[in-house]
Amino acid sequence: MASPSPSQPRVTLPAVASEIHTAVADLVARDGQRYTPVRRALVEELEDTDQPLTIPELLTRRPGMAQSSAYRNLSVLESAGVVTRIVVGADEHARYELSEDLTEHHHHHLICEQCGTVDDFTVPPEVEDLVDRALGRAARRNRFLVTSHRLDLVGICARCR
Amino acid sequence: MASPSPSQPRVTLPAVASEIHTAVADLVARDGQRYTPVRRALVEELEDTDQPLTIPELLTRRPGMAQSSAYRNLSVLESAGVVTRIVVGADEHARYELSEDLTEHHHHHLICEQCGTVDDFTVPPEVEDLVDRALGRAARRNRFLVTSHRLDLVGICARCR
DNA sequence: ATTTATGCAAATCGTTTGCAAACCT
DNA sequence: AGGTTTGCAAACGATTTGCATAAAT
Repeated sequence: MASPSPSQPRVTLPAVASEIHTAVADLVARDGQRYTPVRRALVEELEDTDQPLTIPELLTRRPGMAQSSAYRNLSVLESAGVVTRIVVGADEHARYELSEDLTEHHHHHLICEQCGTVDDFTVPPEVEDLVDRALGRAARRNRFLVTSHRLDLVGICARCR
Repeated sequence: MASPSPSQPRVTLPAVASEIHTAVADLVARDGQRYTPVRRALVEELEDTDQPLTIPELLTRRPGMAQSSAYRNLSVLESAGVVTRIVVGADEHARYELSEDLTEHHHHHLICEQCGTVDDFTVPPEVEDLVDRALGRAARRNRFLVTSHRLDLVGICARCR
């Protein structure tokens, strides 16, 4: 996922490797919480992958971690704005990824209905802008206060075809 | 049937009242299933509302219906392409609405994170086309076979503001 | 008569929570 | 010490399923 930056990382971006932990620590502190080892481990795992992960997947990668700790701390991280929870189906495991605020990478999801994995994709900024404006108008027309939007594709991924 | 209903329905809509049942019966039969009273009742309730409903909501409207029948038959109706299931959050009830093929009304959702209700909205056809093309390109680039897309807004609805 | 649908109650499964021990400051 | 986090096991809640009865073909 991470496109190799040609030279210097832009200083304005908060999201480069270990810098993420600083930003996360800040977000967590701002929420009156601590950045504990379990929370750090969760963030590290989410940082190391390019797809949103389920809790079972996270537990596989961190064999020592208790299931309840994963649930509890992902919930803390979510309300601190560190991670985003993605709900695909009612019966499947939810998935978590680092929030767009941290990664500075606005994207959407390719949801595979066969294997359940979720991949990221982006659309050109012009499309994104047009969609945003259209959604803004629709929201205004409905007196709806927008928190976020989701634009996902559901289908069969390359690996499952 | 032929006599005008007390409250005038809009004549321009392709899918009017009883016509839906014919179409549903067809879809259900095509799937090798029967159009039973419970299934008909579910379709009638979904026809009578403008928002996707949860199973508890449906059961309230049809006090005689068994919960398991609602779950089982909505699942049948879903795989016959009659209804669409909308999953909002992992812990909330899923919601059901008549499929767009039946209503001929392509739309998106305003999901209220406060009260959980879901309303429909539409965007102009030009936007819809542009989004479709952009999504098509993104899918092709990822060798992803698209089944459907979802473009929803999450936030606070007019009633909850 | 055979197949399919229904209703009830029990089972399933992702997720949450109570509680006691471990941790941090 | 005082408050928080952790791990375990039990609880929860939406959804599914086994089974016996009712309905449809």
